[in-house]
Amino acid sequence: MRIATWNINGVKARLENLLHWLKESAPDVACLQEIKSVDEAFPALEIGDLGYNVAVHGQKGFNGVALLSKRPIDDVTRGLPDGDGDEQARFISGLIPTDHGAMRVACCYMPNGNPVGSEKFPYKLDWMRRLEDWTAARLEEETPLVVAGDYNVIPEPIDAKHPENWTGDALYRPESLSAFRRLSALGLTDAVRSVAEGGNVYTFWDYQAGAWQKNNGIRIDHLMLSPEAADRLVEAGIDRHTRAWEKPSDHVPVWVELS
DNA sequence: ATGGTTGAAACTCAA
Repeated sequence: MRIATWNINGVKARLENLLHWLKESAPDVACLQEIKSVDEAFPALEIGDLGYNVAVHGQKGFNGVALLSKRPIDDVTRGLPDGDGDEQARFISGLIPTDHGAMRVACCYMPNGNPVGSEKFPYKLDWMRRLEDWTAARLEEETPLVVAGDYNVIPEPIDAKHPENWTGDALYRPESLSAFRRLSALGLTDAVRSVAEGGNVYTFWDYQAGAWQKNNGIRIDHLMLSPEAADRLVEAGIDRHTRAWEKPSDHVPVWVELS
Protein backbone atom coordinates (compact mmCIF):
# COMPACT_ATOMS: atom_id res chain seq x y z
CA MET A 1 0.00 0.00 0.00
CA ARG A 2 1.12 3.53 -0.77
CA ILE A 3 1.18 6.25 1.90
CA ALA A 4 1.95 9.81 0.84
CA THR A 5 2.36 13.22 2.46
CA TRP A 6 1.96 16.60 0.78
CA ASN A 7 2.00 20.14 2.07
CA ILE A 8 -0.65 21.40 -0.35
CA ASN A 9 -0.43 25.12 0.58
CA GLY A 10 -4.14 25.84 0.38
CA VAL A 11 -6.46 22.97 -0.56
CA LYS A 12 -9.05 25.20 -2.25
CA ALA A 13 -6.47 27.02 -4.36
CA ARG A 14 -4.86 23.67 -5.20
CA LEU A 15 -7.90 21.45 -5.72
CA GLU A 16 -7.32 20.84 -9.44
CA ASN A 17 -3.71 19.79 -8.80
CA LEU A 18 -4.72 17.64 -5.85
CA LEU A 19 -7.39 15.73 -7.80
CA HIS A 20 -5.00 15.21 -10.73
CA TRP A 21 -2.30 13.89 -8.39
CA LEU A 22 -4.72 11.58 -6.54
CA LYS A 23 -5.75 10.08 -9.88
CA GLU A 24 -2.23 9.53 -11.20
CA SER A 25 -0.50 8.52 -7.95
CA ALA A 26 -3.50 6.76 -6.36
CA PRO A 27 -2.10 6.66 -2.80
CA ASP A 28 -4.03 4.45 -0.38
CA VAL A 29 -3.49 7.08 2.30
CA ALA A 30 -2.63 10.76 1.77
CA CYS A 31 -1.62 13.19 4.53
CA LEU A 32 -2.22 16.84 3.66
CA GLN A 33 -0.80 19.86 5.48
CA GLU A 34 -1.48 23.59 5.26
CA ILE A 35 -5.00 23.07 3.93
CA LYS A 36 -5.77 26.65 5.10
CA SER A 37 -9.44 25.78 5.41
CA VAL A 38 -12.08 25.24 8.05
CA ASP A 39 -13.56 21.73 8.16
CA GLU A 40 -16.86 22.84 6.57
CA ALA A 41 -15.12 24.29 3.50
CA PHE A 42 -12.87 21.27 2.84
CA PRO A 43 -13.65 19.83 -0.63
CA ALA A 44 -14.67 16.43 0.75
CA LEU A 45 -17.22 15.73 -2.00
CA GLU A 46 -14.77 16.10 -4.89
CA ILE A 47 -12.17 14.00 -3.07
CA GLY A 48 -14.81 11.46 -2.02
CA ASP A 49 -15.77 11.02 -5.67
CA LEU A 50 -12.29 9.54 -6.20
CA GLY A 51 -12.98 6.91 -3.56
CA TYR A 52 -11.46 8.51 -0.48
CA ASN A 53 -12.68 8.76 3.07
CA VAL A 54 -11.73 12.07 4.65
CA ALA A 55 -10.82 13.20 8.18
CA VAL A 56 -10.09 16.90 8.62
CA HIS A 57 -8.62 19.07 11.37
CA GLY A 58 -8.82 22.58 9.99
CA GLN A 59 -8.86 26.18 11.13
CA LYS A 60 -9.52 29.57 9.57
CA GLY A 61 -6.85 30.97 7.29
CA PHE A 62 -3.73 29.06 8.32
CA ASN A 63 -2.36 25.61 9.10
CA GLY A 64 -4.85 22.73 8.97
CA VAL A 65 -4.27 19.03 8.23
CA ALA A 66 -6.29 16.21 6.67
CA LEU A 67 -6.15 12.46 6.20
CA LEU A 68 -7.47 10.85 3.02
CA SER A 69 -7.82 7.09 2.82
CA LYS A 70 -9.34 4.57 0.44
CA ARG A 71 -9.94 2.33 3.44
CA PRO A 72 -11.88 3.50 6.51
CA ILE A 73 -10.20 5.86 8.96
CA ASP A 74 -10.82 4.64 12.52
CA ASP A 75 -9.97 6.09 15.93
CA VAL A 76 -9.22 9.59 14.64
CA THR A 77 -7.34 11.90 17.04
CA ARG A 78 -7.03 15.64 16.49
CA GLY A 79 -4.25 17.68 18.08
CA LEU A 80 -1.35 16.48 20.22
CA PRO A 81 -1.76 15.91 23.97
CA ASP A 82 -0.61 18.58 26.45
CA GLY A 83 -1.73 21.34 24.09
CA ASP A 84 -2.90 23.68 26.83
CA GLY A 85 -4.45 26.57 24.92
CA ASP A 86 -2.89 25.46 21.61
CA GLU A 87 -5.37 26.57 18.92
CA GLN A 88 -3.16 25.68 15.95
CA ALA A 89 -4.47 22.74 13.85
CA ARG A 90 -1.30 20.82 13.09
CA PHE A 91 -1.91 17.16 13.89
CA ILE A 92 -4.37 14.40 13.01
CA SER A 93 -3.95 10.64 13.25
CA GLY A 94 -6.04 7.64 12.32
CA LEU A 95 -6.03 3.86 12.37
CA ILE A 96 -6.22 2.32 8.89
CA PRO A 97 -7.16 -1.34 8.40
CA THR A 98 -4.77 -3.16 6.04
CA ASP A 99 -4.44 -6.73 4.77
CA HIS A 100 -1.93 -7.34 7.59
CA GLY A 101 -3.78 -5.68 10.47
CA ALA A 102 -4.25 -2.07 11.43
CA MET A 103 -1.69 0.67 10.82
CA ARG A 104 -1.61 4.07 12.52
CA VAL A 105 -0.86 7.06 10.33
CA ALA A 106 -0.06 10.47 11.82
CA CYS A 107 -0.23 13.60 9.67
CA CYS A 108 1.90 16.41 11.11
CA TYR A 109 2.52 20.04 10.27
CA MET A 110 5.41 21.16 12.47
CA PRO A 111 5.69 24.84 13.24
CA ASN A 112 8.10 26.77 11.00
CA GLY A 113 9.69 28.45 14.02
CA ASN A 114 10.97 31.64 12.39
CA PRO A 115 11.99 34.20 13.41
CA VAL A 116 14.23 32.41 15.88
CA GLY A 117 14.21 35.32 18.35
CA SER A 118 10.40 35.24 18.64
CA GLU A 119 8.06 33.05 20.67
CA LYS A 120 7.60 30.95 17.52
CA PHE A 121 10.91 29.13 17.95
CA PRO A 122 10.28 27.77 21.46
CA TYR A 123 6.75 26.86 20.29
CA LYS A 124 8.31 24.76 17.51
CA LEU A 125 10.68 23.00 19.90
CA ASP A 126 7.90 22.36 22.41
CA TRP A 127 5.67 21.00 19.64
CA MET A 128 8.38 18.60 18.53
CA ARG A 129 8.81 17.44 22.14
CA ARG A 130 5.06 16.78 22.35
CA LEU A 131 5.23 14.74 19.12
CA GLU A 132 8.16 12.79 20.55
CA ASP A 133 6.14 11.97 23.68
CA TRP A 134 3.11 10.95 21.62
CA THR A 135 5.25 8.77 19.34
CA ALA A 136 7.01 7.06 22.25
CA ALA A 137 3.65 6.08 23.71
CA ARG A 138 2.36 4.78 20.35
CA LEU A 139 5.52 2.73 19.74
CA GLU A 140 4.81 0.73 22.88
CA GLU A 141 1.65 -0.55 21.19
CA GLU A 142 3.79 -2.19 18.46
CA THR A 143 1.19 -1.37 15.82
CA PRO A 144 2.87 -0.31 12.56
CA LEU A 145 3.17 3.49 12.71
CA VAL A 146 3.92 6.09 10.04
CA VAL A 147 4.62 9.63 11.28
CA ALA A 148 4.38 11.69 8.11
CA GLY A 149 4.31 15.35 7.28
CA ASP A 150 6.02 18.68 6.86
CA TYR A 151 8.64 18.57 9.62
CA ASN A 152 10.09 22.00 8.79
CA VAL A 153 13.48 20.45 9.61
CA ILE A 154 16.48 20.01 7.28
CA PRO A 155 17.98 16.94 8.96
CA GLU A 156 21.49 17.04 7.45
CA PRO A 157 23.65 19.23 5.17
CA ILE A 158 22.94 16.97 2.17
CA ASP A 159 19.26 17.84 2.56
CA ALA A 160 19.83 21.36 1.20
CA LYS A 161 21.31 22.59 -2.07
CA HIS A 162 23.01 25.41 -0.14
CA PRO A 163 23.14 24.41 3.53
CA GLU A 164 25.29 27.44 4.36
CA ASN A 165 22.35 29.69 3.46
CA TRP A 166 20.25 28.09 6.22
CA THR A 167 22.61 28.74 9.13
CA GLY A 168 20.60 30.30 11.92
CA ASP A 169 17.23 29.50 10.31
CA ALA A 170 14.72 27.67 12.53
CA LEU A 171 14.61 24.82 9.97
CA TYR A 172 18.33 24.18 10.49
CA ARG A 173 19.09 25.34 14.02
CA PRO A 174 20.95 22.80 16.16
CA GLU A 175 17.97 22.66 18.57
CA SER A 176 15.62 21.72 15.70
CA LEU A 177 17.98 19.05 14.36
CA SER A 178 18.44 17.70 17.86
CA ALA A 179 14.67 17.37 18.30
CA PHE A 180 14.47 15.52 14.97
CA ARG A 181 17.29 13.18 16.02
CA ARG A 182 15.59 12.46 19.35
CA LEU A 183 12.48 11.40 17.42
CA SER A 184 14.59 9.21 15.12
CA ALA A 185 16.34 7.70 18.13
CA LEU A 186 13.03 6.29 19.33
CA GLY A 187 13.58 3.78 16.53
CA LEU A 188 12.02 5.47 13.49
CA THR A 189 13.38 5.09 9.97
CA ASP A 190 13.54 8.10 7.64
CA ALA A 191 12.11 6.26 4.61
CA VAL A 192 13.43 8.51 1.84
CA ARG A 193 16.89 8.77 3.41
CA SER A 194 17.06 4.98 3.67
CA VAL A 195 16.57 4.59 -0.11
CA ALA A 196 18.34 7.78 -1.31
CA GLU A 197 21.47 8.17 0.76
CA GLY A 198 23.24 10.36 -1.79
CA GLY A 199 21.28 13.55 -1.28
CA ASN A 200 20.09 15.91 -4.03
CA VAL A 201 16.55 14.86 -3.09
CA TYR A 202 14.41 17.84 -2.15
CA THR A 203 10.75 18.29 -1.27
CA PHE A 204 10.44 22.10 -1.12
CA TRP A 205 11.52 24.91 -3.42
CA ASP A 206 10.66 28.48 -2.45
CA TYR A 207 8.41 30.47 -4.79
CA GLN A 208 10.92 33.31 -4.67
CA ALA A 209 14.15 34.09 -6.49
CA GLY A 210 13.79 31.27 -9.05
CA ALA A 211 14.53 28.58 -6.47
CA TRP A 212 12.85 25.85 -8.54
CA GLN A 213 14.65 26.80 -11.77
CA LYS A 214 17.98 26.68 -9.89
CA ASN A 215 17.03 23.50 -8.03
CA ASN A 216 17.67 25.45 -4.83
CA GLY A 217 15.64 23.05 -2.70
CA ILE A 218 15.51 21.53 0.76
CA ARG A 219 14.22 18.20 2.07
CA ILE A 220 11.82 18.95 4.94
CA ASP A 221 8.86 16.59 4.30
CA HIS A 222 9.45 13.18 5.82
CA LEU A 223 7.85 9.79 6.40
CA MET A 224 9.21 8.27 9.60
CA LEU A 225 8.51 4.55 10.01
CA SER A 226 8.26 2.48 13.16
CA PRO A 227 10.18 -0.83 13.10
CA GLU A 228 6.97 -2.72 12.26
CA ALA A 229 6.32 -0.37 9.31
CA ALA A 230 9.97 -0.25 8.19
CA ASP A 231 9.96 -4.04 7.92
CA ARG A 232 7.43 -3.62 5.12
CA LEU A 233 9.24 -0.83 3.23
CA VAL A 234 9.46 -1.65 -0.47
CA GLU A 235 10.13 1.73 -2.04
CA ALA A 236 10.10 5.46 -1.29
CA GLY A 237 10.19 8.53 -3.48
CA ILE A 238 9.00 12.03 -4.25
CA ASP A 239 6.64 13.26 -6.99
CA ARG A 240 9.02 16.00 -8.10
CA HIS A 241 7.20 16.67 -11.38
CA THR A 242 4.25 18.30 -9.58
CA ARG A 243 6.46 21.32 -8.76
CA ALA A 244 6.50 22.16 -12.50
CA TRP A 245 2.69 22.19 -12.79
CA GLU A 246 0.64 25.35 -13.16
CA LYS A 247 -0.11 26.96 -9.79
CA PRO A 248 2.09 24.48 -7.88
CA SER A 249 2.45 24.08 -4.17
CA ASP A 250 5.95 24.98 -3.01
CA HIS A 251 6.17 21.40 -1.62
CA VAL A 252 5.89 18.13 -3.57
CA PRO A 253 4.34 14.82 -2.46
CA VAL A 254 6.58 12.29 -0.72
CA TRP A 255 5.53 8.63 -0.53
CA VAL A 256 6.36 5.13 0.64
CA GLU A 257 5.25 1.80 -0.73
CA LEU A 258 4.70 -0.74 2.04
CA SER A 259 4.03 -4.44 1.46
C1' DA B 1 21.28 44.02 -1.22
C1' DT B 2 16.36 42.53 3.30
C1' DG B 3 14.96 41.98 -2.73
C1' DG B 4 11.78 37.92 -4.39
C1' DT B 5 6.15 34.96 -4.25
C1' DT B 6 1.91 32.83 -2.69
C1' DG B 7 -2.77 32.00 -0.12
C1' DA B 8 -6.36 33.55 2.80
C1' DA B 9 -8.65 37.18 4.18
C1' DA B 10 -8.78 41.56 4.91
C1' DC B 11 -6.15 46.21 3.39
C1' DT B 12 -1.51 42.31 6.60
C1' DC B 13 0.36 38.12 8.09
C1' DA B 14 2.52 33.62 7.79
C1' DA B 15 5.41 31.08 5.23
